[in-house]
Amino acid sequence: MRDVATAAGVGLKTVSRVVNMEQGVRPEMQRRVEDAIVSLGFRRNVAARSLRTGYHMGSIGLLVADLMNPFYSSVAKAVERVAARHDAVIIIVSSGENATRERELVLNLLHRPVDGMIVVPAGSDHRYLEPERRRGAQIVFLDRSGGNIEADAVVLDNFGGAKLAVDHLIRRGHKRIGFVGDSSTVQTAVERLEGYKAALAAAAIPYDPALVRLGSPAVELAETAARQLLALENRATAIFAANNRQCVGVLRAMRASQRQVALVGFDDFELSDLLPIPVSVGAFDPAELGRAAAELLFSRMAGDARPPQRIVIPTRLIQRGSGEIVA
Amino acid sequence: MRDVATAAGVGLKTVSRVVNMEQGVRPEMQRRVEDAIVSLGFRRNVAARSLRTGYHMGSIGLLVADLMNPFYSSVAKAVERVAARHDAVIIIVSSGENATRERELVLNLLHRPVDGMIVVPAGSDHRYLEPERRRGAQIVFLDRSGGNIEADAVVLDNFGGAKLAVDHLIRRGHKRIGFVGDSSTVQTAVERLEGYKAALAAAAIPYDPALVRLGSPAVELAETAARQLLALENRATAIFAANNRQCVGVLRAMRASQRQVALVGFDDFELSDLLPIPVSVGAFDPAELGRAAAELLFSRMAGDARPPQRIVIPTRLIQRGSGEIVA
DNA sequence: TAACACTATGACAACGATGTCAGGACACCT
DNA sequence: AGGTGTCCTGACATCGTTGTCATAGTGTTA
Repeated sequence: MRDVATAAGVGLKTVSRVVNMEQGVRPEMQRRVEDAIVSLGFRRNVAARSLRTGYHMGSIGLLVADLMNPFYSSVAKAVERVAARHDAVIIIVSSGENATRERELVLNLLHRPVDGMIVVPAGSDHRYLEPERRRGAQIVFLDRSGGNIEADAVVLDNFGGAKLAVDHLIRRGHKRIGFVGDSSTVQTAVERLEGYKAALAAAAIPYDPALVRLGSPAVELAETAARQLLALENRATAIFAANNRQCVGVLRAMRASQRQVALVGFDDFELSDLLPIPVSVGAFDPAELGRAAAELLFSRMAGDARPPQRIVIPTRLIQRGSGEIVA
Repeated sequence: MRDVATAAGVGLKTVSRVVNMEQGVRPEMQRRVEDAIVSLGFRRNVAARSLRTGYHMGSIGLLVADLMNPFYSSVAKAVERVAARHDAVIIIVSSGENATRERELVLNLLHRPVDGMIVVPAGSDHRYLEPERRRGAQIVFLDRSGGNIEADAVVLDNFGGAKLAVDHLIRRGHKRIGFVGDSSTVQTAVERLEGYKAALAAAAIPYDPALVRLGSPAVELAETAARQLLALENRATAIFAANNRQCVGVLRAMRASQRQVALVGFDDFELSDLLPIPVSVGAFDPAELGRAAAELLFSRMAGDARPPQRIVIPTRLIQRGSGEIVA
């Protein structure tokens, strides 16, 4: 900027004014400065600017569990779209469901600084964010709410969606319904399990822990879990897979063990309708989740001081026929 | 940091020394400073630091075409993994294949600043990067090489992979082979088309432009294109889909039009093996692409001054049977 | 013409950190 | 004791930008 000022033969501040489109610069000055900017290829340094203005980096942080899960890709894309409308970029990091890494990364981003953060919690205790929030950090939780903290969260109707899905299986006559889900440290897994239990209870089907396999975050682990369910003596005739990774794992297990059972997933996935037996799912719009979180975050950053919001994205059932396979 | 210094009763510089683990600080001083840091919850401001040190933000930019394409998700994940090893985070933006937006975003990131950039080019002229590079910006192109610029690039063997795929179809007796690909402004699409042509030529099969449908970047467009190929009077008995989006589009077209033709894709995708007719593909490891680009970038940032490198990731054929359907 | 209002401009400090450098404390040597 | 070297420490300038404020210049009014 100093170079531009010299080249244009004006003061530093005048260049700053032109760059920031402040008013009160004579057209001729403006033209001289603009020419110098173009010929020197000058661009304002965002870091230095933010240092002076008290943090407005035009960047927001996004912490997800796993970038490659299409659920998070959709979320990221939606968040990016909202951010772009506000001339901001997103810094994406992934926790791998590790609470320590979550904390490390969130604090790292907050102190870069970023203007705000959207966080998919990996841990269950977010008291470490209180000091940050007192200093003005804006944080919106996504998919799961934060632990021990009153903060904005945009979540799914996990209970309702899971209940819908399991109800569907029960209506088709299934009584031995397996559950393959994330570890019980993951809030959404717990809520989906509750939905599963509620559906069973409503139909007076006893809850059998042998049919429940938690702790399968990845496709391979879910496949193993599903194979076990399919190999049980009194085996499952249907399986509810609590997220898209687990659903793929169950599909692989069915192929590997040559046993078709009814399958309903949670979170739709590409090609689910083109499979030999199309998969029914408890569905929702992941982009809407990301969009809502981003809108809320930008609204907070613009000064919205309402009490913490909890936005619930609805889920619905997409019937494709896989629930109709009977034992 | 000033607050920490006051709280610990030491000078500003001593705090800086402790934070940066410089040597030559008495243990007692160190403890006092560390206590103050903990009790105040201090964290160094990355932006301010970078201002002084001449840019070391611990962040690299990644520009892709579309975050939701699993190809780019894999790349992003691999890049993130390498970055994490270097204590860096990645700022991800997407161009939507728009050259103007590419330029705007790349310059925006370079001036935040970021320490380096990995760019999937949308445009074909990258002379605008020359001034940036003279100022020390490190840029590695990914998937496609930059235009009018001598720079590092990590690309696929598009020609070879496409030829393998089409050869496979030809060996199964196909002579009317459709091509569904990106617009001819996309370098990879052109190279894959060349591979397609070369395979035809090697088998003395005449090239029929009516079988070639370019300009289908998204699933829906590819589906439309494929439906046209399937509806031709002298219709295609096989289709080569030049990327994973287009392959899914062709699958949808086949389902919608109830016509099975042999299909080979380029870039493997999840569930490709679980479809009613498993899809053969020209495959490669997208993570390897991202990893190689990131490693090269970090090596450049560390001072590697070799002449511009061009790294080619090999492709291979995964036969799953879809190529065996005969007209 | 003097007084005043208003506009355009630039000098300067400051944001939070680090590089440079001078100087104080201490040990060791002659 | 005086000189020398080593080790720690903090004052200060600085990175690129913007906020504050003083000042010069212009036009308007009495």
